[in-house]
Amino acid sequence: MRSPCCVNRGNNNKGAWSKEEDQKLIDYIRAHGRVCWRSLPEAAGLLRCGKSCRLRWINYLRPDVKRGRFEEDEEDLIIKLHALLGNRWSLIAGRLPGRTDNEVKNYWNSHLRKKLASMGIDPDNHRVIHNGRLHRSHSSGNATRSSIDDATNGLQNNSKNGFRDADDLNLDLTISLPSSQRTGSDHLQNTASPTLLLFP
DNA sequence: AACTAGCTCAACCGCATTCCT
DNA sequence: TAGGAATGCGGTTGAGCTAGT
Repeated sequence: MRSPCCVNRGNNNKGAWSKEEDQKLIDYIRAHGRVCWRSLPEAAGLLRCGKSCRLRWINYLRPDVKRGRFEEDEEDLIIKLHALLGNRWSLIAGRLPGRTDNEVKNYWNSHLRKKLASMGIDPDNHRVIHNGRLHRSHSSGNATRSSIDDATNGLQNNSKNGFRDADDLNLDLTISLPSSQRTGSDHLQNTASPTLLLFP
């Protein structure tokens, strides 16, 4: 098997980041840009592994990261995108400017799962439960580009109405490109606007 | 005031994927 | 083309906070 990406040197810090560590990371990235995460800690004078630095930067230190509670329209969008994409948090976060995958994932697990459950919707598969019967509202994990755009556009339209039952989206859900047909530049998980096949 | 249970979210871990030689 | 290195992703953990008793 592969060796772990971060060799534990024995003196690596773990746990919460201090202000000094944050500042070192910010200063280094401002001065040098995002270079090699693996070599960054040593170059920046941090006793952290590269993965830890990357996570800290992406989730909390990036200048464009949006902090604070989720708006109602953001909640609505997350629910719709989760119904379309499943637990592909980075893809979902890519549709929410300034939000990170970790933040969306945490918010889903701590708030939205309960919210859906209280509405009689299974948060895992987005099926609506009526009189003990399950009704599929979305095909979790399968999505068209237009479906995702529909959900994203709803950000402007639905905030007044709150969450609507997913059934009324009337979406046509179909599988995306297989991974073997993807290239590095259009890799589904790395783009805010994923490339997906449309099946009319 | 002290204790406990539940909740939130920052951070870690292991695996998958992509990149590079 | 193969294999190792680097990066990214999603699941999980646990420390700290808050509400309830």
